[in-house]
Parts: sequence; C-alpha cells; structure tokens
Amino acid sequence: MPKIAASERDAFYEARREELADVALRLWAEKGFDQTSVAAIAREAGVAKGTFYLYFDSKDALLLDVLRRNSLIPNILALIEDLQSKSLDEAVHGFVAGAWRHLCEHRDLVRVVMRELPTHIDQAQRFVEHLMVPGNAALAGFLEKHVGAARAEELNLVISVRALVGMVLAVFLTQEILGAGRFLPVAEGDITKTICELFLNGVRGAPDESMKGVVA
Amino acid sequence: MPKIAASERDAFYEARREELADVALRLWAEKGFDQTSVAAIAREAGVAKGTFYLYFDSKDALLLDVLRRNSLIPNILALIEDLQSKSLDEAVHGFVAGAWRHLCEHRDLVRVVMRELPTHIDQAQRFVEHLMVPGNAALAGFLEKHVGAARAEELNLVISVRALVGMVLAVFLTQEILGAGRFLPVAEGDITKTICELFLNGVRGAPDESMKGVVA
Amino acid sequence: MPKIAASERDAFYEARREELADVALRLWAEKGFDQTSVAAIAREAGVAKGTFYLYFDSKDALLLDVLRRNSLIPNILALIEDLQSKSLDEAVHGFVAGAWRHLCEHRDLVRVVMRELPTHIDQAQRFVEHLMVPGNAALAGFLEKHVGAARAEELNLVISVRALVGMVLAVFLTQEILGAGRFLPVAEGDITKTICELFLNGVRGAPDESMKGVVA
Amino acid sequence: MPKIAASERDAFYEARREELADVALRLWAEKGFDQTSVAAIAREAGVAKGTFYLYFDSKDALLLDVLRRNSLIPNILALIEDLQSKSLDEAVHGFVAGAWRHLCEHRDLVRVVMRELPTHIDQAQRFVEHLMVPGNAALAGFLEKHVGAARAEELNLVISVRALVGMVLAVFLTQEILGAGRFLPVAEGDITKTICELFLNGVRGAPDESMKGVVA
DNA sequence: GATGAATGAGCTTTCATTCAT
DNA sequence: GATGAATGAAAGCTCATTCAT
Repeated sequence: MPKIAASERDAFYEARREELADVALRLWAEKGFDQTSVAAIAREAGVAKGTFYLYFDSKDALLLDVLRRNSLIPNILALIEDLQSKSLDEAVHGFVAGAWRHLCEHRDLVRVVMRELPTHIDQAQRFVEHLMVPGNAALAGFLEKHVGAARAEELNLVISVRALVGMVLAVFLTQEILGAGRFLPVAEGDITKTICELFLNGVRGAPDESMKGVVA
Repeated sequence: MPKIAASERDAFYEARREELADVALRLWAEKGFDQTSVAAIAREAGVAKGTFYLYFDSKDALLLDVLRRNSLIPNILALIEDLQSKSLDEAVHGFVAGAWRHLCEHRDLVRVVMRELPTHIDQAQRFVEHLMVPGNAALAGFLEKHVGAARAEELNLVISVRALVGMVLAVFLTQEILGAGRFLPVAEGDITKTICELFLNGVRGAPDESMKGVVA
Repeated sequence: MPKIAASERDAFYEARREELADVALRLWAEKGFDQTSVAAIAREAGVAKGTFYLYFDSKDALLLDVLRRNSLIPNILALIEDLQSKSLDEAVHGFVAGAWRHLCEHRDLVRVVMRELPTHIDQAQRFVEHLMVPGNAALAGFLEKHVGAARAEELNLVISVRALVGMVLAVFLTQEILGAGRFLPVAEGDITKTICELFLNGVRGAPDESMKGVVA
Repeated sequence: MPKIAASERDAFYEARREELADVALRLWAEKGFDQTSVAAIAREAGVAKGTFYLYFDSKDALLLDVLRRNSLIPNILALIEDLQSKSLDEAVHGFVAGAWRHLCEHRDLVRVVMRELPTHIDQAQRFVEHLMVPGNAALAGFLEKHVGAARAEELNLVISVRALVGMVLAVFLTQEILGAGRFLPVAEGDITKTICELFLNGVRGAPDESMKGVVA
C-alpha cells in the first residue's frame, strides 16, 4: 500500500476522531457527561453506535481525549511567554484579553472541565502540575520583576496571580454560563478594562515614595 | 399517643432525613450526582434501599432538598447586610473572610453546586435571581458610596464585585478542590489579606486630588 | 374474660375484616387486583398497613376471602330452587330478573370475578363444580320437564341454560361495565323482557302438534 | 447495501416483533398482564431483557400493539357484511359459526381482552365505538328487515343482538376458559346448533297470522 | 471499515410483608 | 391490638460495550 493512501486513511481516521470529539464536547457542555449517551454522540456525528468504538476505546477514553485534545495548556503557556518582554500594563491587559478570548472560544470546554475535572483527580493533577504551577510561577515572577521585592512581601504574588485568573473566570462564568449577561449586559471591553484596572491598582498598591522608581 | 412521642418521632424522622442528605452531599461531592446511586447513599447511611424512599420522593427530590437545605443565600445576604455600616476596609475584610469561611464550611456543597448548577437551569435561575443579582447590587451600591461616583464611572462596580467574589472562589477552588494547597501551602490569613489588599487598592485606584476627600 | 366481651371482640374483629374486604372489592373493581396495593386498601379502610395483616394472612388470602365471602352460589342456587314449582314463563322471568338484580347488586364483585377467576384456576374449579354444574343441571332438568323430551333432543338443554345466563351476563357487561348504556340507554325492563321473550320462544321452538300438550 | 438485505432485515425485525407479541399474548392469557414481567416475556422468546426494548418502547406499548395487531374488529365487521345478502337462517348460522371460530382461533386474545379491557378505559371506548355500536346496528337492521317492524316493537333488536353474542361468548368462556368442557363435553356442532335454534325461534316468536308472509 | 442487533449489569422505584414499639 | 418504619426482592427500563455480518 502506498504511503499516500496510508496517510490519507490516517487523515480520514483523524478527522473522524475529531468529529466525534467535537460532537461529544458540545453535547457534554449541554447536558453533562453522564447524561449524554454514546448513542447520542454517534447519532449526532452521523455514524453508527458501533463505529464509535473503532475510534475510541470507551466513553471515558473519549473524555480523556477531549480534555487532552483541547488542552489550553500550550496556548496559555505561550500567552504567558509572550508577556515577558512587555510592560506591566501591557502584560496584564494582554493576559486578561487573551484569557477572556480563550474562554469565549472554548466555552464548551470550560463547561465540561469545570464539571468533570473535580471528579477526575488524575486529570486534575495533570492540570495543576502542567499548567497551574508553572503558569502561576511564571506570572508571579514577572509580577515581582515589576512591582519589586518589597511589594512582593506585602502581597503573596502566587495568590495574586490566581486571584487575577479567578476574576476573569468568575466574571466569564456568571456572564456566559449562568446567564447573568441577560440581567446585566455589559460590553466585553468594560469587563476586561475593569478587571485590569482593579488588578493593576491592586498589585501596585497605594503609592508611597519607595515605590515610585520601580513601578513600570 | 402522647405528644412527646410524636415530637420524638418527628425529631427522629428529621434526623434521618438530615443523615441521608448529609451522606448524599458527601458522596455527590466525591463522585458526582449521576455516579452516585441511591443504593450507595442508603448503604452509606446504614439503611436499606427502600428506606430511602420513606424520606425522599426521589433522587431528584433529594438534590433539590439538599440545595434548599444548605442554601447559603440567607447567610450570604445577611453577611452583606452586616457590612453596610462599616468602613470600606472593614467591609471588604469582613466580606472576604466571611466568604472564605462559608466556602470552607460548605466545601462539599460548593463542589456539588459547581458541578450540578450549570445543568439544572431552573436552580441556576433561582440562584442568579435570589442571590447574585441582589447581592451584587447591594455590594456595588456600598462600594459606590465609598469610592465616589467619579470612580464608579471608571470602573464597572457590578463587575468589580463579581471579580472580588471570583478571586475568593477561584483561590478556594484551586487550593481546596484541585489540591493546589499541597503544592503551595499558604496560610489562610495570607490568602484573605492578599485578596483584600488587591481589591482595596484596586477599587480605590491611583489617588488623585479629586478622590482625597471621599475615600473612607 | 367474660363470654360477652369475647363475642364482642369477635364481632369487632369480623366487622373489621368485612370493612377491609369491602374496601378491597371496591378498589379492585376500579383498578384491578395487581394495581391496588395493600397500602391503598388499608388507607381507604382507615387503618395502618400493618393492621391489615392482623386480619388477613396476605393479599392473596384476602382475594380468596373476598371471593368466598361474596359467593353468590347459595343465593343463586336458592333462586333456582324457588323456580321449580313455577310455570316455564314465570320461572324464566323470575330467573332473568333475579339474575339481573344479582348482577346489579354485585357489580364490583362481577368485575373482579371476571378479571381474576380465569387466572385462579383453583377458584375457577370451585366455581364450576359448586355453581355451574349443579345449577345448570337443575335448570336443564326443569326445562326438560316443561318442553318435553322430544324438544330436549333437538336442543342441548345444558347449553341452552348457559346461553340464557350468557344473554343476561353479556348484556349486563356491555351496558354496565363497558358503558354501552351511554350510547344506547335502555330501560332495565326492556332488557329482561327481550331476553325472556327470546329464550321462551327459543326453547319452545316452532309449535307443532306433538308439543301442544306439553308446553306450560 | 442491497435492497434485498434491507427487506430481509425488515422481515426479520417484523418476525421478532411478532414472536415477542405472540409470546406475550400467551403468557398474559395464562397469568395476566401484571403478573407477567418483561423479563419473562424475553426469556420465553429466547432473547435478553434489553432486546425486548429494541422492538417495543415499553410493556404498555406492547399491550397496545398486541390489541391492535390482533384486532378482530375488521374480521368481525367483514363477517357481518357478508351476511347481509343471506336469508335469516343462513345469516344466523353463519354468524354463530363464524363467531365461534373466531373465538377458538383467538382464545388467548379473548382471555386478555376480557381481563384487561375493563381497566383500560381508552381501549374499551375504542372497542365499543368501533365494533360494538356499528356491529350491533348492522345486525339489528338486518334482523328488522327479516322479522318485520311489528316484531321489532315487541323485541329490542339491539339487545337481541347482544344477547346472541352473549350466548356464543358465555358458552365459549365456560367451555374453553373455565374448563366446563371437561365436565360436560359437547360437540362444537351441538353448541352452535342449539344457539341458532334458540335464537331463530326466539326472534321470530310464536307464529301468528300477521307474521306469516314476512318471515324469511 | 462500518454496522446496529444483542447483551446484561445496573439504575430508580414500588410494594408485600415483618416486627419492635 | 395497632402502628408504621424498615426491608429487600423484583419490577420496568437504560446504556456502555461486543460482535457477527
């Protein structure tokens, strides 16, 4: 069998896997993992129930694959990497805008991860180790560079980073998942601006003489 | 039948209900609602499967009851009410500490709510309408009183309130649910202090002349 | 304990049994034996579920008791006995009217018997042996006396008797149980009159010379 | 996929459905609808419990299907239609023989219908409206044509028709369902002959002069 | 490779029956 | 005697997974 044919077949195989994973993600976001049957996923993807098992070993294996496949880890680490050379203002604005965009673009994934991560401890471990710990550390280091060691003693910068992420995530969840946007529509720009403003003033703290020279 | 006996029986009935509800909450927090069978709840509570149905009409009815029984809504609204007469600093510290305590004391409930709320739209509605909207409004009003109308135009205060809640919630989730506390143990006092510091500096903003008189 | 008290207790006991049996019959007629729980019977009779078992060994035992207690056998055999001295016309009219009255007065029993007899072969046996066979024989004998041996050879008189009963029963069932009475209301008198007229002309047959002297 | 395969599969599917329906009918006739579990039906049909639900949505749906599938309504209406052109004697003999044959051929269905119809009011309605009312009316009209309006005033012909059906049904039930046939074996021919004789003499009535010309 | 019929474990729920009070 | 809480077997039904075609 010629190489091309094989790679074509592989491409087809991969496309099918992706199709199934996409459908599953959508349905899980809607009704939850347990409330979505394999039959429903197959039907929605336009294949037979049995076909599903040619592409995934089990329903659980598909969940792992979906989480892995859609891992935001590289993107987010890249996002963090990009910030290193910027000013504090630019970096925070860039991070918040980037995070918000990521959340919006992966709305379904966010829903599924929020639901399923806490009961899949192994995945949660992986998430913490590979994304949260290094990401946090990188951002905390970046912050320390800009606000100075003195301020870093007043604030726990790791917690600060998580607080920043928490602000973005919580506002996103309430607006987009719980539907608070219907009660109080707010422009996306206002949201990121408010968060950045809060955080930048927050980390910098009340200006006193000793800080003046350090702040970016 | 004497009065006492009846009230004793009622007390016993209520105790059993509570026992079952507590067991259910614990198991649901661990493995999720769908992955926890009524049989498992009954077994863990030390009764037979059929006995469960003497106390609750159905598994779904128990979920509603657990959510209602553990509703944090009154507590949280009371917490907010208490802040009204305080200074901004005291209020924010009080709120953050109170919220953190609530989260710690209702760890399991938080897990279950985070998991099940998004797929129980009616409950989500209730949550948004009865807690989030009024709580947000009350806190935003309080903030406006202390930071002044000028600052309220720079920041969206409703978003700010949600951001504050988000900081507390996200740090709690990462520390306590995802287990980040094992990687980076932080004293509870450090967490609340950092969040308050961030937020207070954040809402007040960089001081300029016009603010001087207003800030509490 | 004095005799009176014992008999009073017995009377109370018997009254309770009867009450429970009556309630059961009513509910069974409405929804069927299997679809009526012991709890429902007890509730409707105003006693606790456990009390039921002080009066009957089991739900099945109650069914047997209800069938036995309400046995129409003695009544019907008495009805047949009464006819023996009458003329054919009087006897048939008396039987049809009596049977119709019995059916109306024991509507619920009829429903239950029609439903449950076929699946309770032992009860069915008893019914056939103690009511149908002797009753049929008695009526067939009576008929033969009046229509003569010659006619008895043309007609199977046992079948004729069953046919007579069948006419009454089928019209009763369609009018009262299936509710055909709502489509075509017919006076009770018309029904019995029509059945008697049909049967009397039917058994007598087309008059020919040989019959003249025999017919009552 | 070739056409043949599809139609073969459909044929197989239909055969399975029928097999399950037949088994169910048999078991229901024996022990009643409620006392026959889906598991028992599946086991008797040689398939697993779950397989049952590939062919029927629910146990109730199967009951409806069995009643519909075996509906005697068209057959019986056709039987009645066929009589219209015949003489009274021929028609009654034809009807009684046809009805008896139907009952014998659908013994199990008769048992199930007798048991379940009274507690399934919607099905009972359908039965009354679509079979009893029109069938009765057609037969009553036919009778009136042959016995004359004068006799139709003496007899309620609708009741007469039901009485005829009742004779056939009651004798069938006692012979075949209650097992009276074991006590008194009677040739099938004797039964239908007796019923016809009874009915024909019954409807015609005692001959008087005015009737002479009308009777068929 | 694709199918979908078949499976049976497991779910939620009901209910006849028991028994401590 | 009377109660009703407790039981657990058994029901109807679903669904992840297998496998012959």
